[in-house]
Amino acid sequence: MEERPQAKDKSYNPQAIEKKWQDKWEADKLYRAVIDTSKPKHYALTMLPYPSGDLHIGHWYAITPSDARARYMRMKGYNVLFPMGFDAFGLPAENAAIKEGIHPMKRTFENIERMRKQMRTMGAMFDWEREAVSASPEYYKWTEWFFIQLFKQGLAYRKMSAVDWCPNCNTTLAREQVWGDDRHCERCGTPVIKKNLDQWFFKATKYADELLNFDDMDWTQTVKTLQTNWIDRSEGAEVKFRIASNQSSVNSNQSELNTDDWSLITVFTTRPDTLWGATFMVFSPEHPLVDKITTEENKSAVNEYKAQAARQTEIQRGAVDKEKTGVFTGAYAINPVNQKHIQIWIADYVMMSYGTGAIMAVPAHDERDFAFAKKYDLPIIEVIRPDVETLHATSLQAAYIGAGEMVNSDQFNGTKVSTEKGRKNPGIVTVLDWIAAQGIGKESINYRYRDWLISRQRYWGAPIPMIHCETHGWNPVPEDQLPVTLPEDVEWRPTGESPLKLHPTWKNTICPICGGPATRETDTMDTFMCSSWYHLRYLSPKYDQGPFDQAEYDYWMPVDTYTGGIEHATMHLLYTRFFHKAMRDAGVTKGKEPMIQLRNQGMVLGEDNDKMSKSKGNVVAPDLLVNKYGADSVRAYIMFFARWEMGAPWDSQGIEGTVRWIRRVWTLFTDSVSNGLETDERMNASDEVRKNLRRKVHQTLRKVTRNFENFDFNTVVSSLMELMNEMYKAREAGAAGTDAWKEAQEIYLKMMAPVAPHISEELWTNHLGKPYSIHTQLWPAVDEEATREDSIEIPVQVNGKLRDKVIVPAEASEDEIRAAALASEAVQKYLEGKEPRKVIVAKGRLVSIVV
RNA sequence: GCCGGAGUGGCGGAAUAGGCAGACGCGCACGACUCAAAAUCGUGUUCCCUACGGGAAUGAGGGUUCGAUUCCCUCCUUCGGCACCA
Repeated sequence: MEERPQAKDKSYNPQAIEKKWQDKWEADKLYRAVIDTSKPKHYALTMLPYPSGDLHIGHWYAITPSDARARYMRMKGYNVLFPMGFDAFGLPAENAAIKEGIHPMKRTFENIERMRKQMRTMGAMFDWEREAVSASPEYYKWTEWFFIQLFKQGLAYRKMSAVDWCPNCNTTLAREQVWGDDRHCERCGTPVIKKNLDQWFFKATKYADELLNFDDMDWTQTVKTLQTNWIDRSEGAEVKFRIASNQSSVNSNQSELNTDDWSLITVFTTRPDTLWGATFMVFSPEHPLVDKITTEENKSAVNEYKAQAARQTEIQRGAVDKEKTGVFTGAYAINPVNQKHIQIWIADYVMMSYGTGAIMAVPAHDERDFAFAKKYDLPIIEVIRPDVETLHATSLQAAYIGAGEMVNSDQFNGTKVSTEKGRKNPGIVTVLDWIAAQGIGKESINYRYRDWLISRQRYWGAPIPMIHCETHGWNPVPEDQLPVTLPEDVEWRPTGESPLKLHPTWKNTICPICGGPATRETDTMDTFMCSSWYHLRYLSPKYDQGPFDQAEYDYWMPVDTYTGGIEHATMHLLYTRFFHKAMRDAGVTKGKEPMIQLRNQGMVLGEDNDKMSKSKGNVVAPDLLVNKYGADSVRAYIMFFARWEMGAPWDSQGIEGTVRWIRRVWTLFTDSVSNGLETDERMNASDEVRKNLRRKVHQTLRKVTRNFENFDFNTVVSSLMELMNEMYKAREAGAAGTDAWKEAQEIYLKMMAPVAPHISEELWTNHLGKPYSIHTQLWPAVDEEATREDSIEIPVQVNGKLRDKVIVPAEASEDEIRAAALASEAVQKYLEGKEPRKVIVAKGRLVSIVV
């Protein structure tokens, strides 16, 4: 056996113990994860941090319970991979460069080194040999490679459009990165503006339906809901309306669907059953057809309205209770179901960004259309009549959106309409099938979800590996020329253009098709591209024949347990799912999903119940806590003080509780009496004491096991505290030194090991003299026989009120329990001599007597 | 407005499957040790009452049940997401 690192120490000195074991574990490669087909694998992953420079308490809160769970799984016999790395590209490093002139590369790698050191104090089971850093060329070579694969799959495209721009970060943002009512930048909080730019997008919408499917995924309900809402699928129909303006050569053949003909305008509706009630049409002011259809006499009014709409911000325009406004274009459309001519208006309540940018307005059955029709005195035709006839009279006061039957709808009169959406609604399905047969329209699904805007006008990111040639357009950099490396000699200027564009030579290259002069793409990639595949780079971070070693992939993937904050619900967690599916179709990845199980931790707030921030002065520095109390106590408190998924405000006094627990465990194990080394009058435990101790130990083991399975870290710790209290009592009763005591000590340390890895190793190896290391021990098995109670206390209720407790043998029959309950004096008192009407015996739990 | 989470002592929180509400800890109070304090150890600690004893209580109100923190309905508060989404 190996030499034990240090002689026993009487007093608890966490700083010495923790450093000693961290060094030994590292020297022994105790946490090295290598393929071992003899064991089931478990890939435990926690979201990688951005190297901001200092580890804060939020990192501890996210990482150490995940580490404890990974350690538990290891003891359960799994071959566990628990890697760590850094999401190292991003704006803060570049902004610091602008401000202080320090190169982002230098700063980032210094920060990483600093954070690595701090992370080592956690005593986590990271396999550092698998560390991945997204800003290193060995990593971003493959980020670029993945871009090219997406391009080859037809999933990367360039488009000119009005995109969100953060004026503070000086870059575009994806839709997911614009948050809140004021539409601010997710990173810096600045309200975004719109800019028309030519940008790279990934066709994430192609996977919209697949991304809505969470079958067999053990993800938190919240994230599933957020993603579902974000994608927001809505079922309906596209319907073609012919424009009846005399300016166009109207083809009178109604059944012909000619998509190139601008005189046919498509609208999206979720209510095709209300087509007969469409009494006018509304275009978004930005709709490209507006200029073509507007008649001469309406031109000036329309142009003025368009200009006014353009001046408004998206927020002003989106204000829900704003009064509806609009102007008539002078043009008419023909309702395809009844050939009626209906007016075409423009109004800012119709958005160009949703559906087709034009709607059929059914004022009788849509609140917005109703308000608009009332204001401009447009016709309102009822086409859904409520089943209850009395409601009929109200139909002119407000739009009716409830169930009923179709009226004023020709052959469909009398068709039932429910409040269900899509094909589940009998009215909708009937009309859908009919319009499809008539060639008027077709079933259609609309999504709120948008393609992923990937271009960033910044330096510190992975270059987009594309080359533009005057004659051959955009082509990827040949794969054998990857990586396209970032030049180091760039100037930091917040110009709104990528610093790469301002570099004198970097962008000049040759066209991969013709060899002629060409230019590189100077924008870089959204850093979420880097984090969409980092779980794959961990598999083989030094591998240079591909993004990952296939053998490692086949053994470790998919990720079994993924943990992280909920703030990434519609960003990283959606991007990485899209990425996996796109790469699966490219033959790179396998399986339906990259991450099987997802758990989200909550947030640690400041003691003032506010979000922690430097400006509020309420931040908690984990380094200071570790220095003061030791990592084990900090870990234990992190797991103990809140429900992990909920989070809670920090309480600097509360930590004293787990500090005391750790110290009392130390005392319990290092006291000579505890080890049975001293003869003492207390060492004379009765059979009963020993039996009771074993019972409590195995009951606790059962509970702690379940708690680890369920990520209930707070009750893991509280159960261990409870058992410790029992062990102190058992020692008082003379249990020390008995077999039951020795078993209790062993099981106790094994249960404690995932929470407090250092002290449990020290006590296990040096005080109990057990073989190193406790972290390679197997999780103990519950002795069910030992957990069984001899006698049980049964509460007795009379008319639902607790009146007494009776003690009966555990194996007592229902009749015996009933008899014991009725024999109770207190119970008799409340019966007042009356015969009970009913006596319910819940076996082993409770007796309920009804008088 | 729509969708989702959460409401339990002074505080964080606990409660397999509908069965003793408040485990565990913080804080507080009292006691032991001490010249004293800290630390440590012990005891107590939901609220109300004429306190041996009884009553109320898990956001509010109703329902199902012998029995509800747990299941159902209505509502309130709060946090998060979405929102003139057609």
